[in-house]
Amino acid sequence: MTVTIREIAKQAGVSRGTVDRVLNDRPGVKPEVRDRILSIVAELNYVPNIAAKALAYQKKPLVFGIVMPPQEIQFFEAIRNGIGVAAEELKDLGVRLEYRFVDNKSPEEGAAAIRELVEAGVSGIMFSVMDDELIRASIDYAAERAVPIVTFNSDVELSKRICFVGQDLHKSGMVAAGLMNRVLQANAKVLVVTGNLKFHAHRSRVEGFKQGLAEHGNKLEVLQVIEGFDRYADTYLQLDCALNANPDLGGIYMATGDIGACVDVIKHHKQEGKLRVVCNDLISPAILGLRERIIDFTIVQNPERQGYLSLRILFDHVFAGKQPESEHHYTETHIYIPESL
Amino acid sequence: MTVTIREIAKQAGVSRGTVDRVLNDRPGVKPEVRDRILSIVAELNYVPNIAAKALAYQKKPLVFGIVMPPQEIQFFEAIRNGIGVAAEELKDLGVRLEYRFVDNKSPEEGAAAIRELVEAGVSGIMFSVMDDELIRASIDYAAERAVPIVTFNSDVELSKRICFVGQDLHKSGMVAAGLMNRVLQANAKVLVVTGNLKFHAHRSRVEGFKQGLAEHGNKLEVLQVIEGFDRYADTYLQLDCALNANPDLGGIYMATGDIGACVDVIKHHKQEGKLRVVCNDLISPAILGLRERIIDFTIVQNPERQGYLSLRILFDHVFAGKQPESEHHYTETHIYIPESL
DNA sequence: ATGAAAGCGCTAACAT
DNA sequence: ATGTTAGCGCTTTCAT
Repeated sequence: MTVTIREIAKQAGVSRGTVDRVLNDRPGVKPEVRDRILSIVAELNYVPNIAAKALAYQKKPLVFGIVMPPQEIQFFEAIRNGIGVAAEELKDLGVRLEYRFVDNKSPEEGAAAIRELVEAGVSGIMFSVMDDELIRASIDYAAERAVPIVTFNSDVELSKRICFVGQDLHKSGMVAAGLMNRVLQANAKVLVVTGNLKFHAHRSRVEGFKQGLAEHGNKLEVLQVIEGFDRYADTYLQLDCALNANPDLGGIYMATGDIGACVDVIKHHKQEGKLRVVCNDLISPAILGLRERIIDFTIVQNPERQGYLSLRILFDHVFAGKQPESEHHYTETHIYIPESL
Repeated sequence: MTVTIREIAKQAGVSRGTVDRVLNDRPGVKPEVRDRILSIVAELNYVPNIAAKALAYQKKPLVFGIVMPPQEIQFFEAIRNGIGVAAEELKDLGVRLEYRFVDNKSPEEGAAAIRELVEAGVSGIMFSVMDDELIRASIDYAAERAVPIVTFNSDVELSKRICFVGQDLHKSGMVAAGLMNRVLQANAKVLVVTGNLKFHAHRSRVEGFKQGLAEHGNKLEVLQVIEGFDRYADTYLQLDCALNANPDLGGIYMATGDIGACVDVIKHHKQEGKLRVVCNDLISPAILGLRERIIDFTIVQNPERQGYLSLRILFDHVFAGKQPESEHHYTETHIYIPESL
């Protein structure tokens, strides 16, 4: 049978109120009583009933804070949708959300947002802005006040967040290599475009790609790794130059950066369909490129799921005391071609 | 503010019991009172609180029946996992499951299982066995008794099920064609293997494949559509024969049927890695084939999600009165290569 | 430090 | 036909 607080109380010879205090780490219980109750809880394998808890919370709903870049950033749209799905499921369980949209270039804003939310008494925070010392300090500040934080999409490493939910960048590079290996002949030449190799996140995909090629016996040759700094002009100029220099180019892997620039260069060189192109994410230039048959594949790591899971993990942690299964939760890697859209 | 039954009762000048009767279509309410209450419900945009409902149901938990092929069938493992995830989420909301594993070749067993579950008083049924007249009659029988049925993985067309959750077979054929078009040269020759062209389900993938080729300007030639009848021997013999007859073959699309047979024929002909091979699902022979680099791609339509969504749709229907968004709910189509496993 | 009791929104058994 | 009331399991306030 399901074991309830009432049952625990009876066995321990105390009232339900006391059991509740113990279960929720509230003060005012003699240590020996607390221990006795805890041992009974463990023995009987007590698990709180979510519905009952939720109902009791209706008076004072739990609030979760969400700190992320502004609405305009298209990439985050899918993530927001996923958050919305989870929020819908959790609505009746007494959960409310509090959004803070902050500039993803300025750590100050993000750090301040976290502190504000903690002061405001939120029960947990989802965070995705950037990895920075200031942010790390804020996360630890929250952690000290027992406010759990889940980072999503981009991690803040070495911080006291309970979990990161996002993509496995190295793996997406490996998959890109796998695709290139299947669509290009042996000895074909490829270009890799990334943002800035100083950033760990940007390097990961490139490293994954190279490892993927190596595991296939390095049948393809990487001519050059272009740093486009996520800017259209830099990317365009360098790609243009590289295409001029290598008329026998086989393919381009757009690991990070401006996909529009890549598409435009290919059009300018009238190489539509002649080069194999692999990029990431389902953002509009990628979708257009796929439809125009300029891009062959785009690799996606389920951003909707990232949003959904982050909130769900936070909820399960706060409400059911569940620890995340692992510190890193990677969403599945999927390959899209125009037919699969 | 959240509007509750109490509020409705006050506005209608009746008791909460009466409102509850109306809301749950139970008899014993004067028509005019019922109408008055319903109009207030609509006006105030009343939505029942799931947590409260769930709590009240703890005494007599809702039971959902699940009718599917036996545990041994590997393909269904992922679906069962998905059902498990949903069940876990719904456990505290007062939901229990009642499984009936039946032979997927015999409609009698499936039809009987449905009737038994209805008699036993389940609140909804998930069904996946086969499309048959006997089954259809049982589904309609359940529907008449207000027991909603969701079919999953394989539909029972023209029946009174509230929704089908599964793959879009035509689309998976289209995607297969898209892949072949990307990995093969123009004018390459391909074979298609299916189970039995008499079955609508088996035909769909083949038709999708042909349409996909057509939309690319028919650059590839389909030499033959082999019917393997899902048997190893038939598939092996015909493929073996076709490979002998066509030394210049470019690729094989295993739309339906025994993947192991295909892999073995390729090994026998020492064509590992020389033919491009696309198949479906993440079952063990496909995974092995991918790892051995004999199969290039396998197309998957998220069976885990099929299980999860079927139960969730049923629950939302029964518990929150939600209608499925559409009669067919297709899960996403994904492409796997060994690197993405 | 602990117990008792009210209440979260809904259902269902029992009264009228 | 309709009203009343006792739970469902947990939290929280108010007594003690």
